[in-house]
Amino acid sequence: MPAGNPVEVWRRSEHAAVGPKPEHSRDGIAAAAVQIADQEGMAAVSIRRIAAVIGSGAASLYRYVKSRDELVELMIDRVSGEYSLDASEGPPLTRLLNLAREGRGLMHRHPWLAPLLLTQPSMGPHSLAYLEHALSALKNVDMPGPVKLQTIAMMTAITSAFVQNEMAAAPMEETSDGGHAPRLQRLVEAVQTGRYSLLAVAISEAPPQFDAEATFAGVITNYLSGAGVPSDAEWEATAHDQPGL
Amino acid sequence: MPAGNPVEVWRRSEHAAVGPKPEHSRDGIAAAAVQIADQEGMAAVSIRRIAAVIGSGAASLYRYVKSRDELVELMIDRVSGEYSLDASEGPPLTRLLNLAREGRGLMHRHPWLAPLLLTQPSMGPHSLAYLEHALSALKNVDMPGPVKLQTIAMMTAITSAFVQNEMAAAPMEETSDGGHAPRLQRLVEAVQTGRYSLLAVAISEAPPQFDAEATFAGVITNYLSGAGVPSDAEWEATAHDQPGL
DNA sequence: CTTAATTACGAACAGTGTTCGCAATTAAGG
DNA sequence: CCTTAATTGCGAACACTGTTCGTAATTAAG
Repeated sequence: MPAGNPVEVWRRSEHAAVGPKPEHSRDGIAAAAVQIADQEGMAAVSIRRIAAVIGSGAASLYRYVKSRDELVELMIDRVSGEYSLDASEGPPLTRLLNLAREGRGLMHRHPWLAPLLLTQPSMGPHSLAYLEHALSALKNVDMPGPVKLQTIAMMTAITSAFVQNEMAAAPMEETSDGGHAPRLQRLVEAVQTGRYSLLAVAISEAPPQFDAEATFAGVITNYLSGAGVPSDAEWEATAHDQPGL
Repeated sequence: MPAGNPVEVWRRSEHAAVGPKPEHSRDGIAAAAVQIADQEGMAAVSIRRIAAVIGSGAASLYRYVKSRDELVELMIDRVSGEYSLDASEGPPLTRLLNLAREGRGLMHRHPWLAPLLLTQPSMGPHSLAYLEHALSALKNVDMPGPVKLQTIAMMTAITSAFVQNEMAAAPMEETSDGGHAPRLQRLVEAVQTGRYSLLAVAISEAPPQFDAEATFAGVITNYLSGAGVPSDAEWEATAHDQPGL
C-alpha cells in the first residue's frame, strides 16, 4: 500500500490535456468492478479481473487509479448515483426516512456496499449530492450544521448495520460459505453443554412473523426522533416559513 | 478459500488424544494475532507474521486452524472475553446500556473489532457468554425469545456503527492513511464548485461541544426504548417477581 | 517394540497489489 | 511539417498473501 488517502482520486482530474486519449474511463472501470462484486462478491474484485472484463492489461488500471482503495471509492460513488434525489417537499422525518429506505434497497441490491459504507468515508460527487439532499430535508430544522451531518452519518450507519443484520440471518445460499447451517449446528451443540440456558429457551421459541420493512422504519424513525428531528405532527404544527411557495 | 464456515473451529476439539502434544494453543495464537492487530492494524495480521511472533513455521498454524477466517473468529472471541459479565441486578435498560458501554470501550481498545463484528457472526464461548448475559438482563421482559436476540444483535450493531463513526472523525494519526487532512481538503474543494451549498454552510458552522459518551448513551437508550425494552421508571413501577430474593 | 496417529515445517503453488521500463500515441511550439 | 514533451497501454517482474503437500520427528496405545 503505497498511496495516501483514497479520497484523493477526486482531486486529480480524470485525464491530462496532452498525450493520447485514454481508452477507458473511471466510471467504466467502476462499472466493471461493481458488476463483478454484485455477481461474485467483493473478494472476486481484483485488478486483473477488472482488467480482463474491460479488455485491457492489468497495469493499465493504474493510469486511472492509484491504488485498489481508490477503486473501491469509485465503486461506492457509482452505486451512490442510484439514489433518486428528486427535490421533494414534506416533513423532515418522512423525507429522511424515505432516504434511508432507498439506502436499504441499495444495500440489498449491492450486498458488498453495507460493510464498506461503515469503513470508508467516500467523498465522490454522488455521495456529496446525497449528503446535500439529506441536508435539504433538514433545512428548517433547528440544529447546528455539524450536528445535522453527524445525524445523517449515523442514520446511514444504522441503516448499514440493520441491513447487515438482515443478511446475516438470510439464507445466503451463494455468498461464499455454504449457507448458515453450520452456525445452527454449532448453536445446538453449544446449548447442549448446559451453559447458556437462557439462550436455549430463546432459540427454542418460534420466531414471530417478522416484517423487516416495518421494523426498519421503526428503528430509523426512533433514532431520528431521539436525535432531535421533529415528528411529522410536531412539524406540521410549527410555522416554518413559506410551505407552499 | 478452501474451508467452510469459520464457526466450525468451535466444533473441532482443540487437539487429539494420540500423537505429540502441540507446542502452541489456539488462544496463544489468537493472542499473538490480537497483539499485532492492536499495534499495526488488521492488514498486518498475516499467517507468516503470527508464526514469527509465536516462533514457529507458517504452515504449522494450519494444525490449529483451517483457514485465516477461523483465526479471525478466534480473535473476536478472545477480546470478547474482556467483557466483565458480573451477575448484576437492576432494570433491564440500565443493564443493557452498561453492556453497550463496555462494548464501546472494547471497540476503542481494539479498533479492528468494530468492522468485524458487523460482518462475522462469531459463536465462540465468550461471545455466547455475552449473549447469555444480555439475555439475563431481559429475563423478565415480555418479549419473544427471537425478538430479544434480534434486539441484542441490533444493539451491538448500532454500537459498532457508532464507534466507527467516532473513529472516522478522530485524528487517526497512525492508522495507515496520513490523517484525514486530505478529506478536509477534498471537502473545501468540492464546496468551492458552488454545488453543495447546504453542505457549505453546515461545515462552516463551529461544531458544538460534543460529549460522545452522553450521545452514545442517548442513542442506545433511544433504540432500546423503541424496541420495547421498558424504561427504568416503567420497570420499577411493574411487579416483576421477587426483586430481592 | 511395533503401529498408527499427530505434530512441525520447508518448499512450492496460485493468487494478490503494485512498480518499472519501454513502445506507441498525441497535442503543442517552433 | 517536424520536433518535443507529455501521457497512455502494458508485459514482466517483485514482494507479498493464503494454502497444500510431503517428509521427518514425536507420542500414545496395543
